[in-house]
Amino acid sequence: MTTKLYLGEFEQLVLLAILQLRENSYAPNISRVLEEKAGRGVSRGALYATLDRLERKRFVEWKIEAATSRRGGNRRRLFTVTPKGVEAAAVSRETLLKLWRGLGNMLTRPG
Amino acid sequence: MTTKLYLGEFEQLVLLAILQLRENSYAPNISRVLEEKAGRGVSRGALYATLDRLERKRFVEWKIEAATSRRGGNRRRLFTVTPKGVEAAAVSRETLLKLWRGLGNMLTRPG
DNA sequence: TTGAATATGTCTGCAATATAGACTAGTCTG
DNA sequence: CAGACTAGTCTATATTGCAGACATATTCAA
Repeated sequence: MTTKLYLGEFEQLVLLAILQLRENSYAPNISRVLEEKAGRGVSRGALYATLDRLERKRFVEWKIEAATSRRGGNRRRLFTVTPKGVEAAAVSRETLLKLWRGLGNMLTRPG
Repeated sequence: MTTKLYLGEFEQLVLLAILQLRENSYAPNISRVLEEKAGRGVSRGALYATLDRLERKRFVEWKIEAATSRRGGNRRRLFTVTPKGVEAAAVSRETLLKLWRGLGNMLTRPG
């Protein structure tokens, strides 16, 4: 299995959300970004399953955060995108840009 | 089932390829566009399955082309994207543009 | 007029991805 | 300690992605 390079639809959004969050990339924050920037509610299960898949493909990795004194909860899993993950996101972006080119304002909506 | 509006990864590429092709949107041409612009080889089966799914979701529709005198083959199925399909592609595009914003040149590759 | 060559579309089954929801488990505050 | 709060795990199912064998239609050359 030579790990195909391209990302599923949701995988891509999750990867980009992690890049956006930089230092603060743990699941609940990723969920918030998805909600706010992609208007997309997502369950815990869905998100963690996707994160685990991204990890298996070596597109992301994570470490447990150092102990802090916040309200509660398990130790957070802090995610970062690997170079391979960045590459995949870049490839996807280029493909889409290429396919959008020449469509004029067909895809521009009011608002 | 309120037909969720967003597109799977491959569905999106297929939809955009159809938009690119305008009048000439039948499966083998779609396949060629995918090959050339997305660097993505795809089998007949995979493509038709996706086209059928897009149709069930009312993102595309098709009609049989008028008889012509070309080499051989069945009558072609000519696809067009419905307004709903265009909307879905536009929403997806805006979401991605929003998530790419703020990532600087992180996703720009040499070449 | 038949059969190669060519072009297109169909069917079926399996693999990968997307998704929800119940469950587990830490860590504060009172 | 109990309750509130936050984070992560597990399991099961639906949807999407994918290949390859198969069927069908048309033209051309013999």
